[in-house]
Amino acid sequence: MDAKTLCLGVLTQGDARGYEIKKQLEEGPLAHFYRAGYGSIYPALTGLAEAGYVTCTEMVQEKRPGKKSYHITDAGLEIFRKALGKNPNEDTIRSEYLFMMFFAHFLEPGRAGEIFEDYLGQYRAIVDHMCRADLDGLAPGQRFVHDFGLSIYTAIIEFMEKNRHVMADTADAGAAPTLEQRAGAAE
Amino acid sequence: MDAKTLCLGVLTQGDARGYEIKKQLEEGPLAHFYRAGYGSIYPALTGLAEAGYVTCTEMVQEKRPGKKSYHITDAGLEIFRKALGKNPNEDTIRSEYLFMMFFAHFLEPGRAGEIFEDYLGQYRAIVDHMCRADLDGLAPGQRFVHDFGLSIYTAIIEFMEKNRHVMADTADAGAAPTLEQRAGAAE
DNA sequence: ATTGCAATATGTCAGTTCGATATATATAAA
DNA sequence: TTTATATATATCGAACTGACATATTGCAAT
Repeated sequence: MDAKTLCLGVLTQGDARGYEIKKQLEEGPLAHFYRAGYGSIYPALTGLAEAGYVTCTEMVQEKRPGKKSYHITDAGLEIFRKALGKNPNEDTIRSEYLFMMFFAHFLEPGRAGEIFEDYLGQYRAIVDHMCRADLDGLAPGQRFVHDFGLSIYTAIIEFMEKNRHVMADTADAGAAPTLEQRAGAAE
Repeated sequence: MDAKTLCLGVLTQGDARGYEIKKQLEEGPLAHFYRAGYGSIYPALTGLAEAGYVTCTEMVQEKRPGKKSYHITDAGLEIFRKALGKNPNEDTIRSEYLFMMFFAHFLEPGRAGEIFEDYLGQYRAIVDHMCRADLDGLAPGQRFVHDFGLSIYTAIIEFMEKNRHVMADTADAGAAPTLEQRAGAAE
């Protein structure tokens, strides 16, 4: 799955410019399952326009590149469908957080706990954001992907809260337990 | 986190050659959280050896490159610790499966269900494999990462089994429900 | 008012990584 | 015996990442 297919997919949802495509990949229902940087998106859009898979409406401005709105063509829709016909590759996950926790015994005292709380906070923020998402008008598959994410990220938070004690190392051993730790111990 | 740090991490667990590092990343406790291809690993090892962060023992053979066993040095351990001191980047997940399900309304009838079952089968195989893993001698952080994975992948399977009906589209609507579907409906 | 900050917006580029390919041996199975 | 699979190192073009450069707009605080 290359950046071109990704862009075409977003454009089936409506016209957009490069910046908006990136934003949708960060905040929209596909967020956290796929990502691309400007270095992939802008060249992909240029290539798609050259090949006739999208059309580009530019508001010309002096001194700097004009704002460009992209629209998918019938040919674009066709190759998008074709791309979806191929077998998907396996999921790839890259977690530097888990890598660090794996090597927690090499970390300075207290650092593992810090990383743990930071990591947990991130997933809490993601779940928070997903709960507030507007699900009206989503196709069943889109709803499925959203619910999939919400369900799995919730499982991550639950697992981490239950296993916080594992990563709370020597530096925190003498400290007073947090509210969450006390609540966990009472179970 | 680049391929060099990744290799150093694996080498803290014991001497290894390039091929073994890749295997550990596919089958070991870090599997499914980090990956690298030969195109990253072999150049990384060469660079680490040149910089003095690893030593290389080569069994010279005629006609082809000799087998090379890599060993981490004190200097290597030092920069590995240093690399762990940096703040980790956010997790990245790339799922072509979920991308396709998101655009299920563009797929041919029956294809979404196919992809769904394929995806579920993959996670079942991963959980199967993880359940059989030998956990003796793992450091707490390593155990945490293993349990994290097992817990989350199990949650994925549960979610998918509960929501199978969403992705079983028109092509299967008239067909007899599978055993699993009947079991799900009986809940 | 104006200063500063964040968001909007497009693009480039060096360095890295990915996926496919080439090559060769050892070993277990058919 | 032939075949297939696992072991093992390595390269290469295409693709991607992350950081940087640049410029406007709107908005809040001083």
